[in-house]
Amino acid sequence: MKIKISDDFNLEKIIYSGQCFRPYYYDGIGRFTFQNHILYVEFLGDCTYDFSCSKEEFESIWSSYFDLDRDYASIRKKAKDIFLKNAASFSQGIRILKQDKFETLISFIISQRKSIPAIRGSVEKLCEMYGEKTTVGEDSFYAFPTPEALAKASDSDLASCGLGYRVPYILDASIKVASGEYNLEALDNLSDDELFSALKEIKGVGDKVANCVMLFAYARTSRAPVDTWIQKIMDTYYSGNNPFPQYKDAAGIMQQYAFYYIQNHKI
DNA sequence: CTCCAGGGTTTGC
DNA sequence: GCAAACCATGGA
Repeated sequence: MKIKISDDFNLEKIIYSGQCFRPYYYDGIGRFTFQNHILYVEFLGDCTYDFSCSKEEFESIWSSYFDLDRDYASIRKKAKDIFLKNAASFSQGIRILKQDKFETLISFIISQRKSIPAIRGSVEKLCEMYGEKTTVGEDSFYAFPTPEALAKASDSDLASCGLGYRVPYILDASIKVASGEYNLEALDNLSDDELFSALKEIKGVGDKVANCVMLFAYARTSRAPVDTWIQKIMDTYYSGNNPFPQYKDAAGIMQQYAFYYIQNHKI
């Protein structure tokens, strides 16, 4: 179905801004997955996009996945200093995806001390090894593994996905969710500070990963994760100070503009 | 070969 | 409380 989107919406920038690891852009078409759903999106010009889904699925899943109710153009213009003005302008088109909570948690535990291509490789191997093969029409893909599937995985099989020392972290997170000790959906009712603390009780989840999960799966846009690249920006352009908290609910979006910008203008 | 990657935990002071 | 050592692995 054709969807008109007048606000910022660039498929390549959304996909390759480092917030997600399974979607990809190929031959002018973006491919996204969410749980057992798959979606292709093509830009047709004139603010019009072809979504390969029904109206019902668009409204129940993809509209919130792409955060389409938020006005990014107005947020982008709130950048105050010259660095963030440049970053926001360069990154125009990025949106913060609201991704599956368990997938985001596991993916960002894996992300520590890995390059983005290496993260993508590990996540894809996990899906092929433990994900349910899902067929939609003539198309098929591997869904991200369920907590139950990962909770009973063996150390050696997980290690074969290139997870290294993170294997016990993945198991701890999966067992906590599969056992019901953690209900990731119910955690959405917590305040930012409470959710932050709850996530950090999982092994391998520190400040940065917790903030990434909050921003990319719980839509807590006031969270601005500080990784090595954001730290370099703070050291280079802000005398070591953090420029993001002042943007309050837009802090995470500004952070994502900065991250995408610096990835493409490495110092 | 060496160095680094969207960090976190453990240890020592 | 903070700083430093340590962690597996793939890619440049």
